[in-house]
Amino acid sequence: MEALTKKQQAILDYMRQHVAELSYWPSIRDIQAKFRFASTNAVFGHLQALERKGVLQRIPGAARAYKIAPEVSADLSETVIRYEGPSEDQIVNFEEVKFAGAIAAGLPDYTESSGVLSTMQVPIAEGSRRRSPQSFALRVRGDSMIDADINDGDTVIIEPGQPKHGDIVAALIDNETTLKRLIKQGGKVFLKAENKNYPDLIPVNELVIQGLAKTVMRRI
Amino acid sequence: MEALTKKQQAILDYMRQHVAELSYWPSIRDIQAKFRFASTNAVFGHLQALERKGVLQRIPGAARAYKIAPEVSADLSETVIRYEGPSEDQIVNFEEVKFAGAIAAGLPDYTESSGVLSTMQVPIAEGSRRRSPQSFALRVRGDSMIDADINDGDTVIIEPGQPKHGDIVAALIDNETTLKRLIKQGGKVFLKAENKNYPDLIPVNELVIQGLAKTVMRRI
DNA sequence: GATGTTTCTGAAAATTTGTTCACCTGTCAA
DNA sequence: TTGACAGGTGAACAAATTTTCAGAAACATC
Repeated sequence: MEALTKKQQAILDYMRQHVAELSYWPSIRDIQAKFRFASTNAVFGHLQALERKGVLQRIPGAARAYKIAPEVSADLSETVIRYEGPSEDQIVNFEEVKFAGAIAAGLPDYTESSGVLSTMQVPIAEGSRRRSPQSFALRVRGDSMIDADINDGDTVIIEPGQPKHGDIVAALIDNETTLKRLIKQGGKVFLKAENKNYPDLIPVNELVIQGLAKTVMRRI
Repeated sequence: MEALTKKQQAILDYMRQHVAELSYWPSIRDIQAKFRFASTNAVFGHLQALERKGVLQRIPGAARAYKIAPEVSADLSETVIRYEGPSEDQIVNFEEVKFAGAIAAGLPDYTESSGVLSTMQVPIAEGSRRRSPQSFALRVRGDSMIDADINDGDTVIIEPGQPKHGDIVAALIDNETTLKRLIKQGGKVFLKAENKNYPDLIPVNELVIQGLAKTVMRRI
């Protein structure tokens, strides 16, 4: 893999940041403005180089259309212990998940560039459909779901989707997000905390949902 | 929230799918071709409607540039479900972790472009040092660690580091990676499976370690 | 059946954007 | 010194893309 020059790396980083924040790619002129080039051709040349080096794929003729390669870096440190990487059958396929940040009342403030903080990539579970690009990550506080093995300090990945009976959802209660299991019973909808010490079922008429909890991450 | 018509929903879904698969937005003409409209203006009208209804934001004049609201699903019985994004105090900071793929004998082949399958970003635990760039992710097979609450199908993030007594490590045994707890006892080193049905302690003389398991990800 | 709304056609205009061409400038090795 | 090369300027061109305008067809509503 041919190494990137400083400017090429900077442009690549800018493109990553742009698509992570705004959700669409920058045009050549956007990049030109960012780096104060006097000519679009300066950017054009760099993009060609990035493509030649295999870290970027352009779609010829299409505007603001790229596919980007994952980051690759070099150095390894020497240690007392010998390390080996994972073998091929241990590979998990990953996909990207958007990670939303500052939110105004109501819908996430997609008009502000601060609306999306960064992106993360999470594993694709076998047989599961692709994750929506609107997924995001939340830190869990409290013990309302300990019986479902979701504990304080865990991180859950929230995805949009049609909530079904039994799903664990991120719901707004008293303007605060809580993780609850959704229960449909006799045509009515309840939220249930998976903790024996908490009241059984919370009836809800208007449900404000951030999404469905599909993945839990725990720090050992 | 005004409801979407069937076609509007279909177009929104197509846009979601397109950006999820190709990583860039479709142009109006792409949508036109997909739905076999005879005029671009048909699409244009629908996009206007989608924007008016608040599920899509267009960037005027810019090609293939949109911001999209999370999926808004319709009714769940009579309950009104509304979606909101995460609030600011729920934000978790993320950092990037390399995800190694095809491996030659020995160390992960970071020199080959095929050596790194993709990257993922995982949460920074409070108070923890930054993760090394040599970290990678593994799919867990088997039940050797169920008593440590690491189950078949989980994904663990492996990081390099000096293994201490009690750490959970990814170790090579008979040329196969296994997750074990590291035990130091009487100057000797053992590997212990966290499963009551498995033999107590495995003595090891030469230890080949892939890294330390620091994070577990579970699919709900 | 009249009426208003939504959806679509067809064509054209305006704008954005990628791409190309000619040429300049410094760096570095032969 | 010379030549190759990466990186840049400046201008122009061609293509892609959004946007606008006028009007037709479908369709539900009263």
